[in-house]
Amino acid sequence: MTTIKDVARAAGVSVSTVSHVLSGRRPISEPTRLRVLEAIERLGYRPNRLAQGLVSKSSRSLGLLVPDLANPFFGSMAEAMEIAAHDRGYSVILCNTNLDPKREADYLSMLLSRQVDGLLYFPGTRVPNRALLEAVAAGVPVVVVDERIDNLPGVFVDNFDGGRQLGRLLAQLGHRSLLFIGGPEGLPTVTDRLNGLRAGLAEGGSAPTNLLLRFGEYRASHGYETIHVCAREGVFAAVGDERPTAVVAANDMIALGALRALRELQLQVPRDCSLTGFDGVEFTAMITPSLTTVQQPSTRVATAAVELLLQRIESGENHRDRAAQRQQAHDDQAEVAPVIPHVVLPVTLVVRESVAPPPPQR
Amino acid sequence: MTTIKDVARAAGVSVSTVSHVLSGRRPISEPTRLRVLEAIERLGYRPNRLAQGLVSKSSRSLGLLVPDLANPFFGSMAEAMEIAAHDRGYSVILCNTNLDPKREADYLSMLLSRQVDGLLYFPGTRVPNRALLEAVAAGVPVVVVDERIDNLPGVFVDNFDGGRQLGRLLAQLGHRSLLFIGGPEGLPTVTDRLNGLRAGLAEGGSAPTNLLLRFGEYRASHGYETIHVCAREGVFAAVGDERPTAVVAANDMIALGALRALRELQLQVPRDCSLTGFDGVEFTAMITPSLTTVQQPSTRVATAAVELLLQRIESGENHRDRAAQRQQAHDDQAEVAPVIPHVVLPVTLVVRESVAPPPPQR
DNA sequence: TTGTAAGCGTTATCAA
DNA sequence: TTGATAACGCTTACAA
Repeated sequence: MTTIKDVARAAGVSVSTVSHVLSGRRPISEPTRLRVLEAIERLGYRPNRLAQGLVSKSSRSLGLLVPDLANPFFGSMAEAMEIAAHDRGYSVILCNTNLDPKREADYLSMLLSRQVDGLLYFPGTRVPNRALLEAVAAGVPVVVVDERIDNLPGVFVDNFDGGRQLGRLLAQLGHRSLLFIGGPEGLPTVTDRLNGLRAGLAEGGSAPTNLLLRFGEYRASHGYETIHVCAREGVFAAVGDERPTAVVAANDMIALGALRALRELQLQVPRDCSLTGFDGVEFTAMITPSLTTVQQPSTRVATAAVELLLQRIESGENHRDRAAQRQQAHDDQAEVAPVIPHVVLPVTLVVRESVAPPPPQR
Repeated sequence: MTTIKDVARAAGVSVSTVSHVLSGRRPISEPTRLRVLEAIERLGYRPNRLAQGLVSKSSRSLGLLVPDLANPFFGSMAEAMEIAAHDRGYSVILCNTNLDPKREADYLSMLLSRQVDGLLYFPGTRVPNRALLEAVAAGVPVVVVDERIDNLPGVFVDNFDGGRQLGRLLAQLGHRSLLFIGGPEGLPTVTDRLNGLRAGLAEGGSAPTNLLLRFGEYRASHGYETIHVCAREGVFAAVGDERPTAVVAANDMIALGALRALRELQLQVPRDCSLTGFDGVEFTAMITPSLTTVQQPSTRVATAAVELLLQRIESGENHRDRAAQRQQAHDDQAEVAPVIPHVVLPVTLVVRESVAPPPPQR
């Protein structure tokens, strides 16, 4: 490996000169500059970022904790975040938490060891992970993405509004009996979407006579199995207001699984039963019937998250003497309640083939 | 940040003792060990991996270059690789190449700067990237995944066989006129699948009278647009052997887009036209009609790739004095042609609803 | 405009 | 069984 020393020797200058040519932090005479540049080029020199990080106390890297990359929603998000980070000169260390708090803790510790400058965190589980809170306490800037965690900065969409728009649409179509297939019970996204749904149904003029709730994982298999379980329980055999005429899935993957199961039950969507998703991933436009869903501006969410994180990193908001700073602010009587920024982005209802008025009652 | 020095001071020992307690590289008396451990615990000490990397000359990290994380095929692969790497103590730096050789070069240079121990590389473009070859020449171990590149170690599936199985199936069903919607022209996966298809068709008893070829990106939009373009060109209006009765898409995403377009053209799959994909991602089982496809053992591919890479890394196969070693081997008369390992994994044909015999000729 | 040298947090070599 | 101390490759005072 060729080091800065080799370059210095080859160019007949000192290492600090080489360093300064590279960083531009002090003026260098043109001839020297050229000689150094030539040597760098000739030797194929590349600064060692471990060494740079050691002295600068910044690795210029971010930890990305994501629950499930096989879900294209997370895939697109991860992609957009990595690109945004790269544009700003940061690298991304990928961590697949798989909804497992132990794995999360493990990753967090590794990321701190690696001196990441910040954390992009997709919570998969309900409670903010203990290890995450420790990391925050240790002064590592964190931005929570997708879910809302009250005491941490975050970027997410207006899930309530998305639910509400779905609710209004379904109510206006005349649906009074619904099955809501949620993600993990208690997750803010799930709760907000559900509460929005309720509000929207009311606004749309129909207090639902029947709103069945199921919770589980944010996965196709959960949608699929829930429908079959419900069918076994006779939910779809009921008559009148008991029988759900619309299935509201808490995300697109669940909807995809539900769609399959409904079809296996010979229930045609939307003729016999309407179906909606949430997220607006690409395949929703492609499948048959195309899926009515709530579109998230994923790229904007992703870039906003990276922006927010870098802003916090570069403002030194993070610094280990943060506690000290806060103390000082206190002494100055200048203490303000620390503002926890929550960036909430708007969603768009996308009405497609999968919804229709309920079938005439039997 | 608490450093090894702080721990040493707190425990009343030298830094080298602390280091050795942690590494276990030399015997430590039980009392000292406990005192050190206690200090570590109490101070919340975490070794700085940048510093460790600087001296050990290994960052224990891998670069992962992937073209398109929004494609769940790559998402699952990335996930499985990251998990395998993590299990072995390596971190993964995520790089989204987006099929752009410039981006690739950029990432490669960054990864070398970061002293990654190896590279997991999904080629998106035809020619092995110049920058990649330079990295290889610089002595960084690389494993190419998914595509086959002759002079580089790789892990991929038997694409020819997958194509062949599809060909046999379609031939046996009686299809003689096909439309093949490929990925990028010239990519090994595309070529191999196509050649396999041809072989399979022949074996299945029908030399195709008509095999239309289209190439483009490995994306849903490409499948979608190709079908519409073909329709505008009258391809589906032709009669007799001219009209394709089956569409073979080079991957599942293309098939998904094609399915949508066929439906918009009022061509029902499989009644009017059969359709097949490749990869076997999750959604292929869920959509309507469910997609006949070739299933890749993605997790196995991913873990095999990581295994192979780590094996090469840890065998020192990579070492910068590789050239020197090779020279030495030469002197010893022991030179063997360097074996470039290619791990080829089997695929499975999954026959689902999207294929049927061709419609009776009009 | 340039060079010298201290120091970043580790590991590893040598002594004791 | 332990401790000094010299690297590792870089940045950055401080000097010249």
